[in-house]
Amino acid sequence: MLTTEGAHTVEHDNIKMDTEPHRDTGSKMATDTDSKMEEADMMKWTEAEFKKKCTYIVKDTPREAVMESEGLTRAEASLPRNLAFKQLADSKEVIGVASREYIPKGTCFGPLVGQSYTADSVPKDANRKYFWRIYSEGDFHHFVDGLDEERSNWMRYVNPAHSAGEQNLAACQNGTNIYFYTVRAIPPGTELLVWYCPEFAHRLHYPPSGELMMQKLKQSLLEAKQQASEEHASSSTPVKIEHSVSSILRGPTTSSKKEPSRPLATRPRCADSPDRPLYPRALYPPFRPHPHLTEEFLSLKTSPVQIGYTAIRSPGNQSSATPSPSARSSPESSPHGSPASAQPTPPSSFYRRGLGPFPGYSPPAAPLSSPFYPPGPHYSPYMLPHHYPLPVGGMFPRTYPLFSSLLPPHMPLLPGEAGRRFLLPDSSHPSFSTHRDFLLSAPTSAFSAATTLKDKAGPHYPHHPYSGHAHPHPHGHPHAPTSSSPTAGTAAPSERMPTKPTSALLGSGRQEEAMNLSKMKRGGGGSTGYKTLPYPLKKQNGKIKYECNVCSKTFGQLSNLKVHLRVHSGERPFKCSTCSKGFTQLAHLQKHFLVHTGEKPHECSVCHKRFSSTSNLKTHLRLHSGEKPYSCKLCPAKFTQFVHLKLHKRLHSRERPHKCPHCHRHYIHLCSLRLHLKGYCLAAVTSSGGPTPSPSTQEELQHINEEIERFDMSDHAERLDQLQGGVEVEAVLEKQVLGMLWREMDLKTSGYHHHKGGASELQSTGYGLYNSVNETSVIKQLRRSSPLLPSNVTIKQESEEQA
DNA sequence: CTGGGGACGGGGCCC
DNA sequence: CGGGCCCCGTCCCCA
Repeated sequence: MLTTEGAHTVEHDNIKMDTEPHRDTGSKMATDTDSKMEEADMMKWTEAEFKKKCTYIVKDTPREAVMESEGLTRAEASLPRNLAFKQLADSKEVIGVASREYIPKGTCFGPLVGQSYTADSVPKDANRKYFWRIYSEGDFHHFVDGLDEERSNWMRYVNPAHSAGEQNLAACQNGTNIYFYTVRAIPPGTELLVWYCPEFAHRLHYPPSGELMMQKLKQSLLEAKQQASEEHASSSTPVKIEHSVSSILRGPTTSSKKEPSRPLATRPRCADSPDRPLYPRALYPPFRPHPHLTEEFLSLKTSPVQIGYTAIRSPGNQSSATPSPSARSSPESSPHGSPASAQPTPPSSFYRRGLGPFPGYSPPAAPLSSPFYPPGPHYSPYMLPHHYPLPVGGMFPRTYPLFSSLLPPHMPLLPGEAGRRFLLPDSSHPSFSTHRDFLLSAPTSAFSAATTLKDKAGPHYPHHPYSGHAHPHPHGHPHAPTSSSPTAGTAAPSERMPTKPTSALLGSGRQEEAMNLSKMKRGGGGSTGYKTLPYPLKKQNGKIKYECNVCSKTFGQLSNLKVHLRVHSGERPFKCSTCSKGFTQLAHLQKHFLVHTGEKPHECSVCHKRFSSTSNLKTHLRLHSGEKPYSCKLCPAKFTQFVHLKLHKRLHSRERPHKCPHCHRHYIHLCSLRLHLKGYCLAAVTSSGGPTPSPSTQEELQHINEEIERFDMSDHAERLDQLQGGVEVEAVLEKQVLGMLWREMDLKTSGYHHHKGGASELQSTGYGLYNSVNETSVIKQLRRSSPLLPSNVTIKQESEEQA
């Protein structure tokens, strides 16, 4: 796709990105697109660029899977399958979010979910720790508050990046939503650490990186400390801080647009003041605060400084009864040992509560002395796997109860994500006597151990890295066998993240919608007629065959016939409640659901591109193998997909004004008709009173006529027509066509066999006739040898009914 | 128009 | 017998 700049977009691995024209010659770029994305300096991208170029989107686990999940908040249960929570070893408290699998650069997460507040509707006592500002046309529009874990999503738990080096997510506002984009490829087991994208940071008047923020904070704290000391010396009443963090960060020109603003300095503002500017938790100073910089001190500060330290001085305003789930990471937990981590560990009380309103950012709730935060710069050793909640070990508590009490029986949860459930056809269906719904566990990570299922029908996709696990139905219903990835059994074992929703769902914010799969209730017997149909039995080769009484197709198994009968009855008992599509088979529904989950379990071993279906992968693999099994009868064109051949064949259906008076053949060029009439019209031969051609002669005539047709399509016919070709030319042409036939017969007798003969043979033997656009002489063509097709290439014969 | 991919229908067969 | 999985084929869309 050419842009106005002349750049073009290539797509690979679901990532679209613009490339400079000179970097690509227009050839296939499948293998280097990734690297280009890798090379892309996303740290300079605008939000629009993120949105445009990052098409690999990971959606949340849908809402319905959340509500009654076992001890899970909505925020927790919303975690996409390719992520995992960092949790305290002996509690379920979430302290951060990490990747389970390789996540490509340019992946989009989100949108961030939370409660919306306008400037006026913000509760006075609101804890702003998880506030995000949404801007509209440059002006503050509203807040999204991720505080309430029942009204937010997992993104609230993502910790801030304290340095550009550790940052792997960039927060962007697209539309009125916040998204996190991966700005670098994230290996499995890496904590997600976010910072604002440059545009966002600029809008908020934040530094473009956590590092700078830290530096500024550090500086401002020092200043604040100094001033506080002075002021403490002169007064015991609260004083305004002039050199505040916010003033520093804002720079000289700003005043935070229209964000709800009562005058910042006119009254003391507590950390949770609605007026308080928002700062990410990343602001938490990693260094030990000056002894004088106590919570009390901070609480006295009027604005900027306290802003960043909200929770320090507002212990009573915590997000919930439990320590803030987001307040679980700290600069010290950063994988790369940010400058901050070199600082003395602050007292745990310093981090005890969220410091800033940056959503999802707050200091660790646990003291840093927690075993989860061993001292030292190394991160990974305690990241994975043993800190991963595992299904078997009970550390990964992502099992979900059914929501039967919340949803009607025909509104099961969607599959494919944590807590999803399917509802199989209910008892009204002739084939299903039990109303079954079942849960799918949250995605198990690549680190998780396999789980055996009590229920034999439980989902098990042993080869699938994302396999879920069935869990006993709380109500004792059996579990239907399925999983989020019905075709996962053939999934490549790659751990590359497969979860990209389709564009249909991108940014739709619809993930909270029910994505239930339900069977349509069948009305009183309307479509049940086939249940009572007799199944005619036939015996073929000693085996019983069940014959469809509609189309007479036979099936080796009655169950197959029963399924088949739905084709005729129109019955589609498996309904996707997300899009209301119905399917005749559960497997189809399961496959279909990948559309909604974005899951692509099938990976190309060559280029690692992922596909939702084996079929599509197989088609794709032809690109690597070079196989083009669909050949045009009339020209040398070959295609990897049948549909392309069909389209191509339309080219051959152009107007043919030169009609044979004896048969149905008609030609574009007169010379072709003449050639045909030189004894190759079967109808003319038989009607002329001569002997009826033998079958083999008929076949030869047929072949010759096909070759004439091919010639008619070629440029050579065009040129011959222009030459007003006389007898000589026609003679050459005839010789050529016959020569083709002779060679073909030679091939047959010399032991060369094509798979299916017919078109393929014509294809191979006639290949040299017209395929060269550069050849202008049929004589030259005649001299050319006919290249044989590679023996390993399968040529599929065109079906007769093709257009 | 060609090439590539997404989605889905349908059937075979195994468990 | 039904479910699950696999495979093939087809249509559609887009660049």
